[in-house]
Amino acid sequence: MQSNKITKILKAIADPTRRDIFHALVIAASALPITEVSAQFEISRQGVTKHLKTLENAGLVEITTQGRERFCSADPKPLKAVQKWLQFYEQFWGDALSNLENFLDNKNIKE
Amino acid sequence: MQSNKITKILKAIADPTRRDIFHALVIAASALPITEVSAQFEISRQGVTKHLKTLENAGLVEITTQGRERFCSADPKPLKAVQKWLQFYEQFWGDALSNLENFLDNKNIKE
DNA sequence: GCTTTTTATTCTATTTTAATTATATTTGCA
DNA sequence: TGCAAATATAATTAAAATAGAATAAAAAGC
Repeated sequence: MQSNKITKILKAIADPTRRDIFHALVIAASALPITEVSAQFEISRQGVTKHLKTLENAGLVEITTQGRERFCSADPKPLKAVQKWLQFYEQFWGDALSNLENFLDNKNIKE
Repeated sequence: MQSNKITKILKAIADPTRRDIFHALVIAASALPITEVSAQFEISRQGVTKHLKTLENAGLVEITTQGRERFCSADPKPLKAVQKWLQFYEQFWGDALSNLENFLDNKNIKE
């Protein structure tokens, strides 16, 4: 996948199962081995592993090996990039016309 | 696509071309016919139309027919759902996490 | 009416994604 | 040593997404 960071992150969280896995890791008290993660889901352990790799590739999950186990923990920080992307469009929520004027004012391209 | 609202929205904005199309419509002064939208992109008009349908299905674009033309305009409001989804995780990239990082950093310095 | 413009529709090919099964590897432990 | 646990890897299947070509249809303008 040769896509940029924000695209990786958005694709990672666009899948409901991956959002569930991510959420389970965020609220977990500690890092969880893959078996323990996959035990919480209907799909196979291999399926969960692939989702974890996608999340890891987006920076949303960290996986560290300890003995024969691989411990997974969530890292929500990359979601800041999504929040930043949203910020631009936030000014257009609400009344369309006045917000467009705000945007044009900010850009100094209006009169 | 038989998925819930937030999944539709995230999938819609997970594609870079669709983000570009959406952005072009947001900053457009008025609604644009499909031909005018597709003129701004390398891909075919059919491709742009499909992306517009995906965006429309997510509620991010409104398309109204007027004569033989179909005018497209952006509606950023559904992005609120994404912001709301992010809000829960915001607390995990705040103080608690950086405190943990500080602790680990200090530990490394002492060793 | 005829032509051009705008768009939809149908069809096809390619790629990506999601998930499973089967097999192999590594590690911990009796 | 030998077995069970945890995981990886490979092969495969099925479905969905992406994109474009060809064709059809509707509306605008002459």
